[in-house]
Amino acid sequence: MIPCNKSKDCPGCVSSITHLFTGLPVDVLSELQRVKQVYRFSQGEKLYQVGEKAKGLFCIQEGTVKVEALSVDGKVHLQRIIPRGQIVGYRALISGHDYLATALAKEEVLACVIPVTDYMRMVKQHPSMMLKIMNRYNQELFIAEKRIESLMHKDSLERVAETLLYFKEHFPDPHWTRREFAEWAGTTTETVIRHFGKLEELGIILQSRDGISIVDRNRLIETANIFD
Amino acid sequence: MIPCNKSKDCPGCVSSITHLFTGLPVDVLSELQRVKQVYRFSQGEKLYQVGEKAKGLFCIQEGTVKVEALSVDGKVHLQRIIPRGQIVGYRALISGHDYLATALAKEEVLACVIPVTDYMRMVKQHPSMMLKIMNRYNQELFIAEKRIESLMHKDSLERVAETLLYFKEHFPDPHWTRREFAEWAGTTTETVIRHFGKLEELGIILQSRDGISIVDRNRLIETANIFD
DNA sequence: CGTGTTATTGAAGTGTATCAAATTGCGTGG
DNA sequence: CCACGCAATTTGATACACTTCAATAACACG
Repeated sequence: MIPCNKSKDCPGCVSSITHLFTGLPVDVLSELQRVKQVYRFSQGEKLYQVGEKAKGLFCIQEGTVKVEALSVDGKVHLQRIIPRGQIVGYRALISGHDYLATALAKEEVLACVIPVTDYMRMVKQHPSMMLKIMNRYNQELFIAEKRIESLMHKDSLERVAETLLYFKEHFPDPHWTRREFAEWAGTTTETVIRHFGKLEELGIILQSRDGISIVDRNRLIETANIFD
Repeated sequence: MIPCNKSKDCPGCVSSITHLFTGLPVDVLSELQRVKQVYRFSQGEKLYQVGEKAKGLFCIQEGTVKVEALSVDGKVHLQRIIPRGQIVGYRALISGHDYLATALAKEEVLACVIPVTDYMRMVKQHPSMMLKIMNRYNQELFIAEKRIESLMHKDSLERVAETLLYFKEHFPDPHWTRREFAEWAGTTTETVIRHFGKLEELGIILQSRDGISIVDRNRLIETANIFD
């Protein structure tokens, strides 16, 4: 984690987190500009860690962030994936608790950090920001509930197909390992591999060294058992 | 769903939803008093249903509400349990979407309903209400993520033990069927029964016609694999 | 060019779902 | 108050999807 002194990166920041700060008066935006700090995280580096006190709001400029949780037996699972342009770490800020999970850079990451106090002050002064954060909560909760449903009622093939669709749609750029697919789908690396093989045999997907391509999207949706 | 005309029920309402409306000026509370409506729902009756437009904010005065989701294959699962004193239906209001799940009365339920427009107006005017709703989101998300973790890494015995602890702590009053335990734990009725049997043999719980009592709480926590 | 991670395949073991059937319990209406 | 029907509970047997363990191959990286 090294501070980014390149001034050219900083003006870009406000624009990329537009969905949260849009509609705010210019003086607030310039205040934001003043208080925020820009950091660069190398691959695998942690933005924050379980148990730490909330540092601030992270706005991801470049790269992808994985939020992981550790179970009792040491198994990790992917809790959330944050692509460029999104924010992360807002929950600990709102609740006032320590971080419940660990956020780490999947690739080289460039992130703006808004300090806790500034963030809370601005949020309280601007109800529109709160509404946007609540919408984010809604999305998050929606995803979580879909996952619960899948884990309860779907078999591993359906979940793997689902995961593939989800990753392809929302995070197509980075390379995902079979283990990461497994950590999202709630299964093992081996099972993911076998199911990918099955899907390839059926002509639904195509595996190559630089990634997986979806050949027959409709049939993939069908095997994932998604209807809405 | 029949309107409740008993005036004695209505003043009690404001107090029971204190955690959301506390700290508001008296004129707002009296406005709330004016706009809200009180309804009585009999057992099994639906407060709202998947796909319907948001009706308003439900404040549960008496009874317990189950929020259920229907999977593609027709299996239901318990998404959320709302005890007396809590609110339900806030997500559809915030997001503006239709209901994603169905809320039904597990027992006779008495609920206040605050109409959509009044609710949104009040929320926007009072940031403290928003912060409280966000805290609610936080709790909800926390529970959902714990469930995901359990479904991924724990076996059915651990999940059943967990569910028993969760129900006993948060919703001890109503009678829960083995099927409801299963719908929360993500397993089948038969498996719940067998595990309860196992736990009883071990002297950890005691089953009787009017419910299950926890004999050795520590060992139950241990078998549930909970450490924090 | 080694070293660690990722991918792959195989074989074995088992936890759970599923199906079926019997029993109990409970509410409803005659 | 009893009889009926329906839901909840229970127990057993069977099947199989998936995890687990192990060993090899392919690859990336310094």
